[in-house]
Amino acid sequence: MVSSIMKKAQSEFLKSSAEFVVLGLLARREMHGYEILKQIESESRGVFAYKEGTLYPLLHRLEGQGSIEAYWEATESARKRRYYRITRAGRKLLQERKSQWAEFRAALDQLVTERAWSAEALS
Amino acid sequence: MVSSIMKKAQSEFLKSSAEFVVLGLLARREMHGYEILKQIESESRGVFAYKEGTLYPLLHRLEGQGSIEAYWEATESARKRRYYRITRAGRKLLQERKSQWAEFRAALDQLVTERAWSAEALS
DNA sequence: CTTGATACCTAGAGTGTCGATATATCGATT
DNA sequence: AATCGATATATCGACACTCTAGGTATCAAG
Repeated sequence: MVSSIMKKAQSEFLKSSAEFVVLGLLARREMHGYEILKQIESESRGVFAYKEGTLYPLLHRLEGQGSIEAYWEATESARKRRYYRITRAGRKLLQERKSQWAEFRAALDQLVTERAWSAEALS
Repeated sequence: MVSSIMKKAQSEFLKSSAEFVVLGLLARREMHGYEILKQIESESRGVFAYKEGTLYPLLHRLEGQGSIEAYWEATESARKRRYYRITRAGRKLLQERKSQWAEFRAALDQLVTERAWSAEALS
């Protein structure tokens, strides 16, 4: 049943909304960790509000796999910030996530629609 | 920062896409477990494809909390099927999930958009 | 009679996120 | 001068959702 050379993209994607969001933000400009946290919270008006315990390990993972790269801010003050920038590999991953998100979004919208359409009619 | 009397709705939601989908399907009509599984897979064209190990415990949980109710199919054959129907409480939960999904969807779309808009401009 | 689809189920592993905690800088208020 | 909240980084254990892997049984088709 169902042609579906389909991978388990949806579940993998589902668990990585933070990864997707972070890559999306860093695709605009370089940011440091805490800034990412606050930007997500304010721009989503609180709908997304990841915790430090989520973000920092995630940033380290993304850095480790080469999706982003980091450097300590060069400054005179004692305040240290670690800035992150997206890499070419990261942009590629972001594009994948975007198309997965579009698929996920469309499929979920379809499934929770009261009016049931046949799967055949969708082709 | 951010007014945000916001609950942790998004993360709770994120982890319960299966719950949302199942409630959405049962809001249309009664179905049995295996049927739900196949319906999700075919209607989403494979984007969603939960496993038995996900669905059956979920159905039991939803039944336990009163969101759905179940009965064994009355039939002459030895083949047994357990049918599920959504309750009034279940429909209420579904409505909550729907508005959470709309918020989640809008927020995520905003965050991964290249063109950054200020949070203020969104009000 | 064997195989695959149907149909139910559970136990354990994996993993993303949170809660709690720790350290330290900095500006503002007392 | 001291305190407090926001800024800024980080780690660890707990929790919850999903998957993997296994089990049992009916039924139609080859």
